[in-house]
Amino acid sequence: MTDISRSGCPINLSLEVLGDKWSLLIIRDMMFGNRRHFRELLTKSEEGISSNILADRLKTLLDAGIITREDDPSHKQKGIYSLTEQGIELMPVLAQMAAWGYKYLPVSEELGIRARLLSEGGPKLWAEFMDELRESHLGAKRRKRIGPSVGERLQAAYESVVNRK
Amino acid sequence: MTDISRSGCPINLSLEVLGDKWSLLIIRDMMFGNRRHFRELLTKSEEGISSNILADRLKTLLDAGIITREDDPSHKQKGIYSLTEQGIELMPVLAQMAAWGYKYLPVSEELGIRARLLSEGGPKLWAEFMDELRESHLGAKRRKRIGPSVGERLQAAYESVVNRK
DNA sequence: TACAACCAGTTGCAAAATGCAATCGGTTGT
DNA sequence: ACAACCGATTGCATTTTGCAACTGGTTGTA
Repeated sequence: MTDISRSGCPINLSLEVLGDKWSLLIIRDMMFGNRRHFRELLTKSEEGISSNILADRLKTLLDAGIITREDDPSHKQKGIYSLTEQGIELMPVLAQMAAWGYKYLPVSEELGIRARLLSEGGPKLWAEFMDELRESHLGAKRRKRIGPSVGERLQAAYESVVNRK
Repeated sequence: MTDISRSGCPINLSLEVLGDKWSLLIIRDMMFGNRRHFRELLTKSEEGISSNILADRLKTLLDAGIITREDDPSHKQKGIYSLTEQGIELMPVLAQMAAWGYKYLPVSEELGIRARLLSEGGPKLWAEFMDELRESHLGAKRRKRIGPSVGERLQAAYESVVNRK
């Protein structure tokens, strides 16, 4: 734990926590893939993270206050990882990064559809999705909504592309 | 050059290019600090990057099409690095990351002021700043503007905090 | 024209981070 | 009783990073 920072710049400080190839992917999976257990994060991600790296990053994210861990009452060994408000507010960062990647990198059609919808929806859609995350990760109450949630719409769009191919 | 990607996810692909502790800092310095030469990036950054890492990252960013390099006509050895349109469009990613860091991390007052102004200004201010970057990095023409540029305003705010302390 | 300062990198090497596969002690369902 | 599953941990090889010295060349000044 060497927490001497290189500078007090907000971008630098953010990168000292999140500046590696895995941390934001873990947050992405928790956010958009609804992965909440170690095993889910380990096996159900596209990229195939190693278990030691996953364990290490979860520890870092816990220390940084971006996620929390609580025991799963249904299974004595399972832990449930949740995003904190701080973690949920990384959504716009991921959305911007996804929009940029979608525009300039060789994104696959099925994995790009979410980025496209999120980008087209803009900050208003992001706020709606963040509210849903507050409900599922923080247990916050939400006013009744009409129709499918943003999360459901993104998932449905993804599956629709997969099934079409 | 191993360019086999772990997945076609836009966030993953972005992280494969930018997911380290230095790349986005270099872009930050080019964008907000107007650093355009190797030596400026090496010595005038807060964090103190090593010359070999800087050389390596500049190569990667060139390959990725995020920056370009051209010879400086005033000095046979100097190169001028510029952001491409693709690089300029990383502005919102940096702005969101800065806003998040400003809110949740121990940001110093003088280095946080830019993040605050940028966050308060929102997408409209970002677009204005990106237009200025197109002018200074791509040589694009801009319609006449009234008063100081966004870059100048950010710089003035920074200096005002430094002088006050 | 000598020379110091500056220029963009490169090199060698030690230390740290990453990636992989096997494994651990424990829990759960059959 | 036992196989499958659980969240990690361990050992080890490979890769990346960080540091300092250095290279070959250019520029400004005396």
